[in-house]
Order: sequence, then structure tokens, then C-alpha cells
Amino acid sequence: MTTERAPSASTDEMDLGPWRSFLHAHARLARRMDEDLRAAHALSLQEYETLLHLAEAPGRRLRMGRLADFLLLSKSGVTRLIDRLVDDGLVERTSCASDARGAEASLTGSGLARLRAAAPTHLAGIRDHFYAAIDGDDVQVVERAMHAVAAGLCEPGGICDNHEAAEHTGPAHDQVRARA
Amino acid sequence: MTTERAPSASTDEMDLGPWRSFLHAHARLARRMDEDLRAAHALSLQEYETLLHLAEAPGRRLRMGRLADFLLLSKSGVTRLIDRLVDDGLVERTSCASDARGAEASLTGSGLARLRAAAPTHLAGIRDHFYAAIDGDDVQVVERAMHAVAAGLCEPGGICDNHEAAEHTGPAHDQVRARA
DNA sequence: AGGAGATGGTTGGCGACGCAACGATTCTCC
DNA sequence: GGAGAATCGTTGCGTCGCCAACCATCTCCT
Repeated sequence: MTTERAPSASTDEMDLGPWRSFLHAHARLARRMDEDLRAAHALSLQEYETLLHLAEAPGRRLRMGRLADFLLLSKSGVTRLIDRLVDDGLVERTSCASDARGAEASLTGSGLARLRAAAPTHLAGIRDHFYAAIDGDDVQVVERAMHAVAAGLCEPGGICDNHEAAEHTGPAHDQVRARA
Repeated sequence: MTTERAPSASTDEMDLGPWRSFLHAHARLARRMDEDLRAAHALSLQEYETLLHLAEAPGRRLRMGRLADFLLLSKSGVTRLIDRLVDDGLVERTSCASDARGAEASLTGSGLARLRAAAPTHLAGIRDHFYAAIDGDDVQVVERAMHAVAAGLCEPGGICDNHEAAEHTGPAHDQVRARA
């Protein structure tokens, strides 16, 4: 890939249109999804995604560090995010059996219920604001491009396959919308 | 557009891959560009883009509100952002001639110099991390998709053409890399 | 064993941003 | 022309995130 892009030499005369629309789209989209989720279910987008990752994990529990990787957040960020969720009763903090240093966040029943309630809002947002705007044939191209961009940013030394971003070809949210 | 996307009815069985890679790509990319800019020029990405917008504006000055629109930031956010830049001597605050309520931010010589110094870093980042990862033929598709997403988010009632995101087909940064 | 270093998570301090409330000014319309 | 409404920007306060420092535990090497 990255076939014949002529202007590799100089950064002059680069068309910044695609770059700007990318930034723009993300800013608007993230803001909107966050607003909707907060308004309807008192959850931030981060909190929602945290609950979702927990729900998808085996045993509905995840180590703090792993959560940080998934959420692309710093360790302290995760600590505080989980603090909030614990305060709200959506998550419990348990110590890890195999490693006494470690802590795990595990979804409570209340957390799962909240997640299930919020899922329709979130999914509808993705459908209406993201997929609905993109021409059907373009979706695949966008995915390929985005995936390549993300992959290119994983520093060569690091292992960057820890994420799900690759698989998940099928419907996620299984744990979520399951029979209530 | 938005031709035959079958699963419009139910949000089930939606392929979240594209969505997740979009989020992922943005998170990594924005973080990286910000880091590079800070490390090399002590400027955040926001600050850089603020200076850039000012440099591109006629008279190198812009009203606060307009800046907020461009930067997709709240009014108070802009107030504080400009505060910082004023403290650093990169921007001056002047009162607006035609409307005594208004304030303008205008780029100082020092600000322009800083912007010019930082531009290569920023442009190289876009080139290396964004364009270099995307197949040449896909760039246009990505732009179209991103533009459509952003456009779809502009609430129907509001006028959302105030932005540059549409034009800028040619090289920007004219004011920046001009003869020193 | 046992100590050096790596690793996992939390805490303090700070920066950046949003919202709501507030003057200050301008617009609108009777 | 003047009162009320709309607009512009700033300020107080709360939230969220990062970095660096820290303590606890685990790993490995001798």
C-alpha cells in the first residue's frame, strides 16, 4: 500500500481537505454521541464503552491495565474512571487472584442493566450519524484506511495487536442485548 | 448516497469494525500529533491550529466567537486558550472597532514566527501518519465519507457552512511558509 | 535465598474544557 | 427614543484526563 503518492518529498501543496474533514467529523460525532448518551442515560461515552468492554470480557471482569489498553487511556485515567463507576454502583473493584498487585473491575448487575438500557441509544447514534452518512460502498474503504492509520501509529517496537479493532466482524453487544 | 444499507431497521448485526477503527485511528493520531508538537515546539495541537486560523484570517485577526466555531470549542474554552497564547506573547487581544462588545485575537510577530517554526512538524505528521497510511486511491473516498458525516451532524436548523472544511482544496498554510 | 529491577495500580498536582451565570453592548420594534 | 430581547465575551465552578511520584508485589539472576 501507500502506492504512488507523489508529494512525499515536500509537505507543500498537500491537500489538507481530507485531514480537516477527518478531524471535523470526529469532533462533531464524538460530541454528539456523548451528549445523547448523557442526556438519556447519564453516562459519558467513555463510561459506556467501559461498561461495554467489561460486558464483553470473560467473567465480565477486566484488569485495570487491560482496560487502559482498550480505552486508550492512561492508567490513572482508568483508576478514576472506575472510581466513578464504583461510586455509581455499576462496577465493583476486586483484587486479582493470581497477582496480588493487580486489581480487577467487574460489572455489577446494575451496571449490566444500565448498559443494556443505554445500548439502543448508542447503536442508533452510530447508525444514524456514522453509517447513514457514508455511502455503502465506502464503508469498507473507510475501515481499511482507518485501520491502516491506527496500525501505522503503533510504534514499531510495541506489540499493538492487543486490541479488538481487528476482529469484531460480526455483531458485538451480544452480552448486552441478550434476553433481558 | 446512503444507498441500500439493509440493516437500517435494527441496530442488531451492525458491523462495528469501521466505527471502532475510526475512533481508534483518531485517538492515536491526535495523541501523537499533539505529543510531537509539544515536544518540538511547546505548542498543543489546539494552540497550533488556533495560530494557523489566525494566520489565515484577513488581517491575521479573528473574533472570539468565530474562533470558537472554527475550533469547535466552547466560548469559555476559547477565552482561556487565548489567555494562554497572550501570556506567551503569541497573540494580542484587541477590542473590536465595529462592535464594542466584541474582542479580537490578533497574531503577533512572535506568534507568526512560532507558527512558521512549528508548521513543518505538523505537516510532516499529517503526511507520515495520515496520508502515508492510506492508499492513494482511498484518500478521496475518506474525505467524502468524513465530510458527509460532519455535514449530517450539523443540526438541520443551524447554518453549518461557516467552516472551511468544504473548500481548502489547495495548499493551505500560505501565510505560514511564505518567504521568511 | 535474596536483592535488583520490572510491573500493576493509586495518589497528588495540574491543565484544559464545558456549563451556567454574569455584565456589557447592540438590536428590535412599538 | 427607549424598554426588552438577543448577542458577545468573561468568570466561577465542576469534571475529566495526564504526568510523575509512590508503594506493593512479582521476576529473575546470582
